[in-house]
Amino acid sequence: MQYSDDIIDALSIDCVIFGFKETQLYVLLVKHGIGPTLGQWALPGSWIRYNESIDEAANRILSSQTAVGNIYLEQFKTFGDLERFPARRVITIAYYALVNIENFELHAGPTEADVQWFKVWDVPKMAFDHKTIFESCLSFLKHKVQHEPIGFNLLPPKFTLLQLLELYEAILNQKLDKSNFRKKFLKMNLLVDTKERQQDVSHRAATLYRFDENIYNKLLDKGFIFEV
Amino acid sequence: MQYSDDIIDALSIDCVIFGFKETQLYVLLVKHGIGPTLGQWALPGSWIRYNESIDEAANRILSSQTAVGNIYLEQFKTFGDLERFPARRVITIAYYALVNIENFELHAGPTEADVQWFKVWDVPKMAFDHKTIFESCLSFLKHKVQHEPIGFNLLPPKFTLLQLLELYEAILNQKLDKSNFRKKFLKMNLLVDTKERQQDVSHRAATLYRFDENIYNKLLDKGFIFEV
DNA sequence: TCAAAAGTGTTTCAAGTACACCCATGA
DNA sequence: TCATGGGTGTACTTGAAACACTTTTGA
Repeated sequence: MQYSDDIIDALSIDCVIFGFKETQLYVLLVKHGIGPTLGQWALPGSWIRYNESIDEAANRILSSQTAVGNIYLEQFKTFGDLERFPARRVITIAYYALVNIENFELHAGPTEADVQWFKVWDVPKMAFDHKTIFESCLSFLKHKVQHEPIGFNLLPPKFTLLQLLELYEAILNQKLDKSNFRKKFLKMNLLVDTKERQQDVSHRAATLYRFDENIYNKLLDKGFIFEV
Repeated sequence: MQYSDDIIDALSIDCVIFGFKETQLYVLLVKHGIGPTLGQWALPGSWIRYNESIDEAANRILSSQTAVGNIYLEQFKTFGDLERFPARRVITIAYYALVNIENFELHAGPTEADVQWFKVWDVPKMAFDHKTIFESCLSFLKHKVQHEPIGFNLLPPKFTLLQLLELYEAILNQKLDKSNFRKKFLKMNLLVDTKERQQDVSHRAATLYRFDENIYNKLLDKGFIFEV
């Protein structure tokens, strides 16, 4: 963390970044390299500058601390309890995003000692109220995923239906019926058959699909419902 | 608006308060009585003090400016674009609530020239980006009402199914089928028959229902779905 | 006896659930 | 030929949608 004149001193941003790999859901944490929380794990986060919007700040902060950049961060909730930051009064705006782990190489920023993905069901102790923020965001995600088909960013550009199913199972932490999941998703016409197949698998090769953003946006406008 | 040492100067709160009366949905606005926005309508809002949580601040501000107090305000979204507040950089946390208009007598606070309910489909010009905040909140409400049965605060403690229907029609701005709406709501077991009837109506008296908060909370835990 | 709203019933169709079963492929 | 996951089909049940109909009440 750095203190400087051009930041708003009572206001910070923290990012909850979810990633997915091999049936497991992960969250991105940094280990603080300076300051009173030295050595503690925490959500990537820092101060907002006077000359940037909060959306811009979220991206800058995440990118500088973890090298995960140029992603779509969505605002989640603002946390403003009196005791949440012990040193002084700080209100924090939480952002979240879903990313494909394999698209990013992690690099700790100048004030971070380490950056790592942690399985969401097995996270370490975190600084400040970051555990609360994380848990609140995870249950928000669980809820959200049941109402709109999100999470395509967590997968490779071309993916199989089983991968998608496993992603949903990871987020919801529960088993789903393969056949019905398949039908439900295909009926939405959100997935496009790439006409390609899996390679080098020791079983029948699955069709690779990609996610169609145009169709997704049209559905969003209409305010669609999606139940897993 | 008041400037003082004990407030966080880059951060404010604005409240979108919805009310309902006779098939119409309203929003609560104040007319500024001092400062550069003198005479303009705006959402009730002001600065956050160092010694209060943001939830407390929201309640204090709303109450002092409009006399609408002791209600459940829920955080909605934080707005932080660079140009949203012309004088200097201010980020605002928007809260919203649904209240029964008849439970409150409006009183303008010391810095407000007026307080009034406006029909949501016919609001005046507003200061800053308050129109954007309001519209964003209204569409959020529309979406929310379709997924969970909210809005009971907007009605009297005992209400008829037609009143509830009209509330939903007001929020969604669309006609709904009486019979199906009835069936859907009753099946949820969320409404309790008070065994009382409407009085002095020139037609068959309707059953008065009340909303059961315990049942509602149980349903919330399970993460229920509700479609209008 | 009429208007107005309360309240019930019915038919149709879409969609969710559970689960059995066949297919393709490499080891 | 077996294990593994891919993919299809079906029977059952629930629930949404549309709408006609009966009931109650005061004017």
